[in-house]
Amino acid sequence: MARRISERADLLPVLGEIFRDHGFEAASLSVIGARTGLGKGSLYHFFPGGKEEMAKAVLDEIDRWFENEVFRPLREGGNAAADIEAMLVAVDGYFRSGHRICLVGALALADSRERFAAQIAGYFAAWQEALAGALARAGRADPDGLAEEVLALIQGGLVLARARDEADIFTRLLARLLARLRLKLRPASH
Amino acid sequence: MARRISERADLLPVLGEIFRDHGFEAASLSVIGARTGLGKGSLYHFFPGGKEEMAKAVLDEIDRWFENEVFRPLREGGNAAADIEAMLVAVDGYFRSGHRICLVGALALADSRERFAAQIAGYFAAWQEALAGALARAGRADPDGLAEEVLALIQGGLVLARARDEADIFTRLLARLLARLRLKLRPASH
DNA sequence: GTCTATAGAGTGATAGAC
DNA sequence: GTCTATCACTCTATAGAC
Repeated sequence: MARRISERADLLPVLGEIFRDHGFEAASLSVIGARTGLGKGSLYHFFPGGKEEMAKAVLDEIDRWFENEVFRPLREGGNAAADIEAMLVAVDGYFRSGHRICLVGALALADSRERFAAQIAGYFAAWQEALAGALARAGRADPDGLAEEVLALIQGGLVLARARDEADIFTRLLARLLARLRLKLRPASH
Repeated sequence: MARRISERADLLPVLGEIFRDHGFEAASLSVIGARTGLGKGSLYHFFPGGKEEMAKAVLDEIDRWFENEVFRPLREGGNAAADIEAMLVAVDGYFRSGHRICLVGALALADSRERFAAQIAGYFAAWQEALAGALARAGRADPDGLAEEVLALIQGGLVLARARDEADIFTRLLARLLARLRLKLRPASH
């Protein structure tokens, strides 16, 4: 049988996990073939540009997901405090409470960084801008600086959780962050 | 001439920069040979265990540097607030104000993580413990949680600075952190 | 016949070990 | 420098859907 109904879009989540597990360089075509169940012929059929095209497609899909689930709600939401809290919940879910790393952040530190520099920079820029807007609506001073801090905490939390093999670190950091943002947003509560 | 005054210890800083630039997997022996000026024979003379031994030696040297310059001063210092401030100054210098990434953090996110898991975890554990001790001496509540947050901010700041190719992000985050810690340490100043 | 999805032998280059 | 393994990738071939 030659046809086994594969679609390019269905491959992206699997490819994402492969790149998260191995990084770009170490994700060999044999590993990709084994985990997708596809031969080189199929892989090059869907991604004529090879590994680089695969990674770019994965980054695009990540960007699309965050745009829909995180960035746009932050921009268009009504209650800024609730929107920021919803963002933290979505982030906790996406990163599986610290068990999953951020592929974008990992690529930023890797050798292959320059190949994907535009997509990497764009992802964080969009996130920071959307979050800073919500923080501004919530009346926070220096929303850009605070948004930068929140993103750094999330990325650093993922690094620490993986480094110490202790996903709870990420959960604790998100909880602290939530408490800190809440406290300032509702100063009457204490 | 067979001898050209190379010592194993002199190679470690160069190897560190190579691994920071390329990561472990992508730092090929030919790259290492080119940048150290040594042939494969010499490299295997100094590091019979190959690349893995090189990286472990680099991690050991990093650990030694932080132990002397960061961890021990935090543990043995007198004025806790001054010690923490000195730590941030040392960290800013070590990471070249955001121009240099943290090799330990980068390895934690990479495919080769398991090979160096013990050294990676130990580095962050020692840092957090030393910092939490100083924060406790300074009278801070939840010193462990706060130390975790400081480490995450540093690591995340390095990720963001590299991702957006904007080292100033790291400098700004350190400045915010310093201000936040100072404010709480000397509540009488405002 | 044409188009799409598949499989995999075979390419040259390069890897790390020694 | 030698060695073997593996890399990303090319190419040919094939099976079914239209």
